[in-house]
Amino acid sequence: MDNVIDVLKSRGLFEDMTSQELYRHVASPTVVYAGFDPTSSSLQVGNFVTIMGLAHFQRCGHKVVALAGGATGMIGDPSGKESERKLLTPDEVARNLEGVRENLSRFLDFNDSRAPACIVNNNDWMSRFGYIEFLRDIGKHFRMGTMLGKESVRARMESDSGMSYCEFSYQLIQAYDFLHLWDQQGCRVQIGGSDQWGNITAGVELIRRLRGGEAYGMTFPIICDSNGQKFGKSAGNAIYLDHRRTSYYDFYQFFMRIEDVDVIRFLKIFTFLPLEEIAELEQEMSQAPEKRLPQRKLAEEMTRTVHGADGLTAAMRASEVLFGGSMEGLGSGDLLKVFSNVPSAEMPTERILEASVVDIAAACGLCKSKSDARRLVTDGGFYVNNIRVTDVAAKVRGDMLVDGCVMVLRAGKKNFCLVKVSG
RNA sequence: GGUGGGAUUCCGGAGCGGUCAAACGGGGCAGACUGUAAAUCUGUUGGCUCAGCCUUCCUAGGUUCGAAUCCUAGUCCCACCA
Repeated sequence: MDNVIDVLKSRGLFEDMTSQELYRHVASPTVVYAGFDPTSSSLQVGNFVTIMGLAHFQRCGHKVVALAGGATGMIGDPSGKESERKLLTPDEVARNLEGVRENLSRFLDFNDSRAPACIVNNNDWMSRFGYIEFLRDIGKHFRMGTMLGKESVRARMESDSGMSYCEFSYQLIQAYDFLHLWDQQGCRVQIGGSDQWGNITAGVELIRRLRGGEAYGMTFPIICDSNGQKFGKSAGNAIYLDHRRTSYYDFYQFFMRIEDVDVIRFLKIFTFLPLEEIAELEQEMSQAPEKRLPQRKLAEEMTRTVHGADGLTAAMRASEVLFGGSMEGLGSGDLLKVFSNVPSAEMPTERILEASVVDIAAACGLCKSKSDARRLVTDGGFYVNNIRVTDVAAKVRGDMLVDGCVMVLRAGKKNFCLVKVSG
């Protein structure tokens, strides 16, 4: 059995650990957990780093526990946030929790004979506490100096947005989670992004204080691209693991567009490809960067892992058509199939024909307003069926509809919208 | 509880009675160049029935021919003091 720490280090997934002891501790099977707060209805690719971390632990024979933060999600983790965030309503948390659980259930192996994964929800134990009881039983063991010294707290106190008591308390809850899992599941290790360091050490200390027991923490680096931007945002929009929020095609394309300088590092982090194979890809990239072999591989691996073989097929087929140049020879059937997971809109014939092209671009969601669409056309970035349209007043003509029922609108090089005629 | 400071368009941040849909920077979008790269250069960045009009500068009122700019009340935030 490989030591999971070595594996993580070799893949750029190791940042720090609370004690050197951890290395020896993971030499034999243990139990590890990582938390995911339901801040959104679906996890994002940023969370995938943590998921990979858990997966590596599991592959090395450890039991993994994924915690969906039904309770912590009600509070909001201040870590890594430069300003106070809005509280989610209980309804939103409940709804998001469902999505997060669904996401998690797809990436962990629950049938592993040695170490099946499990998902827990911290609301199950946190909701049992009354405020006074929690303060006495848990709060009593926390020192102000320590709490204030946490990076997440300090950063916020120095910013001019400050911090509420609510968020300040977050670390206690996460610390208690660790203690609870330590007791109930024999969980000895917590992992998370490096912004979780303060929360993790809070738990380690609480366990030491109350149980006098061993507990460890380990963090991954926060993944940024070469520009220092947090990984996982495209045009300000997060890339989600749920295909209803980020289509197969967009998901695939996100990885396809990773810059050369970042792609090798990301292959190590996000895939299980052997390092030798990654080294080969790197070699090939230096010979022929324009082939984008590493990007292609990364996109394929990720899409297959997250969306399965069918999702990958759909994404690749759409990509081929869209980046294949001309649309000559493609019938509506091809288009509809290929575009099934590309943003699309359906409108009645009378709504489309003779309507201005600008109007349709806005109505189908390709552009966020008509002004936006007009701007696009003026800038020369608008295409109907891959043919540039430069006249703001242009109307939709019958011959723009492939087989009389579908047309492809494009904004710039890579944003498409398929408009279908309904009825 | 006291004192002082602050809330501006995606973000940061100018503006301090008209010439403000609001300087400047970042980000975004588009174009050129490319490899669906990077770097660079250019344009653009509230909405609409677009040479015009409409809704914006925390909220609600008020003063003015006219307010993001002045007054009143309220909300939230920051700092120091208690």
